[in-house]
Amino acid sequence: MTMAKRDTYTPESLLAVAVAVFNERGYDGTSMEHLSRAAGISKSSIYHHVRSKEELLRRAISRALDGLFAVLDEPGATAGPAVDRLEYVTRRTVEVLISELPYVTLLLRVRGNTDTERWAMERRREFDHRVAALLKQAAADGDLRADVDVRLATRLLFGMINSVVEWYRPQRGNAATSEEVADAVIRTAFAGLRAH
Amino acid sequence: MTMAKRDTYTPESLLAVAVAVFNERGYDGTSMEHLSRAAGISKSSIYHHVRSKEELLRRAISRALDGLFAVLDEPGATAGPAVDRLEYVTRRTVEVLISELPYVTLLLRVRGNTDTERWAMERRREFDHRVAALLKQAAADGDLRADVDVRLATRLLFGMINSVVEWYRPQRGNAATSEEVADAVIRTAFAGLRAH
DNA sequence: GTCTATATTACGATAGAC
DNA sequence: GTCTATCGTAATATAGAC
Repeated sequence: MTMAKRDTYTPESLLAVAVAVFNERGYDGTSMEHLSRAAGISKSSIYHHVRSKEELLRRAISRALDGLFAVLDEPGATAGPAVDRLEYVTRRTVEVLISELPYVTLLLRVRGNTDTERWAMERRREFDHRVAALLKQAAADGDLRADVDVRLATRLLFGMINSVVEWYRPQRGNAATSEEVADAVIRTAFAGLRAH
Repeated sequence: MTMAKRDTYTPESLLAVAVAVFNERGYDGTSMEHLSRAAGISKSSIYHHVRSKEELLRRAISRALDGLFAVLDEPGATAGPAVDRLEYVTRRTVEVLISELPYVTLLLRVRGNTDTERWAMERRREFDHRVAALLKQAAADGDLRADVDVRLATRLLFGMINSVVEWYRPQRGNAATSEEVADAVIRTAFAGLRAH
């Protein structure tokens, strides 16, 4: 144990509180008053730590994007047959979704109303395109079924992966671990729900 | 051709405009000023047609829920082996998602900030539970793979289905039809992406 | 059915004391 | 680092003329 009491906020710890409220009420549905109540300090005190409400959004989204893009540089994502790299990226993306859950949740919900949000959407599209390229190569290798369009398949794969932020909740008694969820996603997406 | 000129708004036609803006900017990110500009009439004129901003949300969500629940009463959803009924409901849900795209999109994005939104979330959960029961029965029949938890499988199936509202856009040149998308969802979800 | 004008409240952000 | 007080703006909604 350390002697640290942590009664005061750092930009980091305040961000965690803010992101939780953003995810519960939506970014636009959250006022600085809501944040101040959740953090237990006054509105103006928040401005001591961050410049604006939008800065909180930008920091959160940055963190989410850093986590996701890092996956694409891992060895498992850069070497081997495309279909194996695709499975690897799928697994690791699910794991990052879960380890950075609140931040990625926020990223996946931005609507593009501000510069920050449009920047987030653009970088997200970039990530999607990188994964789409893997699907395209895997299809060219004959490793993906031929009767589903590759672009459609990409959408559906991301639909399944990204849905994790809509329902995964940590620390519930019997909640699945990050690995179990990743396993289930990979089995379902690549082998299907139906019994052999 | 009819003689109807339709220069004035009905609650219906105004709703269509409003829902489009809600989906683009988010409900909380949309002001009555935004709506008035999109509709080409003044803010106060909107209040001639509807009582409040929230009434527009309620009407839209109602329409989405009606479409979804109707699927569960169709013959294909009420007779036969559970796995077949599940496939049928999956197909029809995708079709309703597409035929009522803007309304269902709005439904799937509510966060629970108002009574209307909480009611929407509750009814949506009800729909999910009805479909989850089909998965449970299909699993008991041995028609679904045994190595993925049924609750997890339900989440992933809905993740894939619901993601349609995030990317499907009608009338783009080579856009897939409703049936093609439903086919792809069923193939991917039940048989998997991987080549035989 | 639509408008202009306005009431009233809520919002993001700042000033300045302690 | 936190507070109270407040500024300026933008929000939902209403009043009442045409």
